[in-house]
Amino acid sequence: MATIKDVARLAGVSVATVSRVYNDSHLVREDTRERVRQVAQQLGYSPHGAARSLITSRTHTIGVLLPDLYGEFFSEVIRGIDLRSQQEGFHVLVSSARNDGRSLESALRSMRGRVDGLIVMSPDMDAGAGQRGLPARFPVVLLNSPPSDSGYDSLGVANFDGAYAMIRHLAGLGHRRIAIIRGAEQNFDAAERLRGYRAAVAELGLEADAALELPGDFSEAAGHAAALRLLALPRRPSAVFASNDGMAIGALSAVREAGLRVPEDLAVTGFDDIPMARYLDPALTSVHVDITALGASATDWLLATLQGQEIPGARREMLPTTLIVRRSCGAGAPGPA
Amino acid sequence: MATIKDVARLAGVSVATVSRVYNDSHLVREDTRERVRQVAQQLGYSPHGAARSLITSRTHTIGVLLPDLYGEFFSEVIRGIDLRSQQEGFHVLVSSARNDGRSLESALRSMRGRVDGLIVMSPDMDAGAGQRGLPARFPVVLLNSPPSDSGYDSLGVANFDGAYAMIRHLAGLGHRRIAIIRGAEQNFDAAERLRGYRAAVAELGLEADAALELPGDFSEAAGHAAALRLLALPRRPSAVFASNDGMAIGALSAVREAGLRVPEDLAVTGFDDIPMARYLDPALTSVHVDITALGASATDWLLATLQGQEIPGARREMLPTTLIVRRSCGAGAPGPA
DNA sequence: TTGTAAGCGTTATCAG
DNA sequence: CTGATAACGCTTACAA
Repeated sequence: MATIKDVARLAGVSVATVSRVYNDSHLVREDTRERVRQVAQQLGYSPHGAARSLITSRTHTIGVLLPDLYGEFFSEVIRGIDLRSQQEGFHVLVSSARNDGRSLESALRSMRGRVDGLIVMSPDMDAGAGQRGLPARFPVVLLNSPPSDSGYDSLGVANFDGAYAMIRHLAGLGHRRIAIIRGAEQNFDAAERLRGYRAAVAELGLEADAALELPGDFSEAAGHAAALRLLALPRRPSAVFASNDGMAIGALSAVREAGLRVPEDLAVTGFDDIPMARYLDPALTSVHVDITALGASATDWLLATLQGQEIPGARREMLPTTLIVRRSCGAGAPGPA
Repeated sequence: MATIKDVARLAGVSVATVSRVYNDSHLVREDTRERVRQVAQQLGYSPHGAARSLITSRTHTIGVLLPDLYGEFFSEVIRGIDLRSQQEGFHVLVSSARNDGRSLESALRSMRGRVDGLIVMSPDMDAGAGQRGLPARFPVVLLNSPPSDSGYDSLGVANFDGAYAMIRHLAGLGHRRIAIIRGAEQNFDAAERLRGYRAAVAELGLEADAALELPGDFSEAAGHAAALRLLALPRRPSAVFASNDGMAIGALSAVREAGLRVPEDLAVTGFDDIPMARYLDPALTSVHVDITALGASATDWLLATLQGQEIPGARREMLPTTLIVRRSCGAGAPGPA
């Protein structure tokens, strides 16, 4: 692989000049620049990233730490991050890591000298421990994380509001007995959605009943199992709010198997509004979340910090959601919206 | 940030010794090693990746180039890559890039000195151009790519076989007039699935009719539109094979809207077997593909090449698929399998 | 077993 | 405008 020296020699200039050409300094005569470019092209030269970042102490790379590289949510977030990073000429180094202190710390150590900043997604309630592994005053943006005193910027989804809006909508349709299928126990998003559900139930005077809060883990299988339990209840609810669309899909299939109809016998709604939600039978009422935008915003924040435009001030922001009404709640238009 | 010098000074040894500790050379006395580790810990030191790779000329990072960071397929592939990489102590640098020569080349240039090898997913039929941008004798594994004379290892899915098996299965159920919803025009996987369909139709003596080959692009919307066109045909087919599950889902919803039943009026099948396929109504018959394994295998190949265990010899391998029979084709068990 | 010192490929700081 | 040359943080002969 050709180095800057090879180019310099062949172009009859010093390495400094070649370097200047690549950092488009104005201090290079046009014909010199042209000659260098030509030689570089011919040699297939391009600057060595590691060498560059060694001296500049900037890698032009952002690290992304995720709890697990699984599912549509993750993929959309990464997409948003990649899109924005690429626009700004940054690379993306991804890594999954359980969120306990140790593995987070080791992931971080191995990233030292490789990234300029970090986007850390730590949806676990007890992730505070993990965050302590982070080096002090290292640029970090937290994603979907519980509030902490870490002093880091934090970005998430307005889970509480979204869930609240959904329950209010169902109440508006006349439902008084509404169940929820919860997300993973330790998951912060899930906890917020549950909180939104409970707040709505309390404030709107709906039936509060512990039997209506079923455990789940965001998987289709969990939604299926939970719905079966609901249908077996002595006093069956008239509606169920699944904490994500995957579980809602599982619930839909369970209701069908039981020979009952959605929404007539049981209204079913979800959260996330994944692309196929509108193609389900019946089309799924859900809370829309713009996940790509979440990733893009996190990237914006991080890059702004890196470029010194922003003082990282433990900002905390929740991306708003939108209620998407379709047939599964009993109020939507018939065809795919 | 502490450097190797700081550690050396505080531990009263030379930088060489510290270095040796971190490369677990046997040439360090146990108590010296211990002292160094302690000081390093105390200083929060960890080796600077860029500096290290500058001298060793190994980055312990693999680059992943994808056409677009979109959808479940991508996320599963990355997952497989990340899992295996992490086991071997490698990092993953991802980047999306259109597959034309220029953007692939620029993505590559900017990765020079940052990655030891590359996994390139270039499903476009005319991606040959792009591959030319790759530096000679750079370790590369191609994913889901059309055959080429690039000399690179290439890994993909047995699309032809999967599609063939599906059509044969439908024929076995008595269908003689079977339609296909095609994937994106330029997509190699889509082309192979189409080829499998055509081969089966020809060899099994099914009705061959250009009107039964509908265009699509892997989206739910495309499947929906294609199914509507099929239903409007003067001579309607009795079954339709969608080139992926997303389009199958769109097709299911279109059939329902038309007031018809699956599989009685039209059998519908897909390809990929995404997790929720079994929860659809009716549960979707599909061709199962282990995408995570695909990513993991690609990583294995690449790492083997990097570690000099394998001579990259333009191997070409197609991961086998499995036919998953459920209700939507008219032959499966009633409940979720 | 440890230390010294020469790079790795860049950029930055000076002189010219 | 251009060229020497000293870093950047680390690994690795070669010496001791």
